[in-house]
Amino acid sequence: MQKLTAQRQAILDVINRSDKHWDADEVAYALKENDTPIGIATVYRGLAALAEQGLIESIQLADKKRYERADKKHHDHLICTDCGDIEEFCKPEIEKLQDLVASEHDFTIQGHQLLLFGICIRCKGKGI
Amino acid sequence: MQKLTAQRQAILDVINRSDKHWDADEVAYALKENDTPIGIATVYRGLAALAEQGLIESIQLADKKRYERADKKHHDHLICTDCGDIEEFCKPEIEKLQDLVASEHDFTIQGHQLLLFGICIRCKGKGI
DNA sequence: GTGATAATGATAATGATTATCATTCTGACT
DNA sequence: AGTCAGAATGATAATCATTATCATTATCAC
Repeated sequence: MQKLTAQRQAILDVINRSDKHWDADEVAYALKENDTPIGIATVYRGLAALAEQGLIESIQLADKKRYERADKKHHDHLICTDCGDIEEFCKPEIEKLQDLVASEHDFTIQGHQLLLFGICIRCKGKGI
Repeated sequence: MQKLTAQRQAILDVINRSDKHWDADEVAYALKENDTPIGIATVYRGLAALAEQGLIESIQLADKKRYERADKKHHDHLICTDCGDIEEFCKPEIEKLQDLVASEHDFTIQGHQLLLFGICIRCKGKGI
């Protein structure tokens, strides 16, 4: 029932073009630059639909949702509280421990979100 | 410079009275019940101030912030996507791995947020 | 090619949170 | 006690991401 329309294809193309973590406004802006402007409500709906179909990944930050390409292996995120930059990491041992925790609590795990906050190496330098 | 005023003391008392994870509205409602009604803006500021002073803990969920007592040992949260219930868990091995990840990325870690989403044991039963 | 179903886009509405601003409180110091 | 500066308060407006509404248009199955 979910359709992959021209607009959603355009959104998907934008997101697949880079490793960025996009928010809705950034996607809308990129689409305008691209001469395929799409209404902001449609961008929101398109992002939600694409994420539901697994064609893109979503991460929920404190204030907003961001979306990224889905054709990467699973990872979590390091977020610099200074510059806002988002790095990715992968630590399967953590996932295993999460599954253990869930089973200890008779909890059927559906997903997780792990964010590490701190100062990235670039901002550490510039601080002084 | 941050002051622990009567209003903030009242907010703190409400939160310390239970193991709940409170949002601002719930705190405001409890204060009204308590015959110490406080303006909603003041509740928000009070919660932020108390969290900054370490007198309460805050957790950032998708849509809103929630606050809980600070006099417990560190833990993370299991969130039932059906009933919204929040359980707590403690797994120091995960924290250690997080520190390891951070150091691998030359990242000075300041904090983290780990949420596990799924179905709690109660909702599993009632679903059939 | 005709319905049924879904998508679009402009705009209004929502909901949590923050900003504004006039007023009041607090604590330190005369 | 009196004064002054810095905070806090509370009512309300503003903000910002997101969702709802609704009339219109596109899409797909038959």
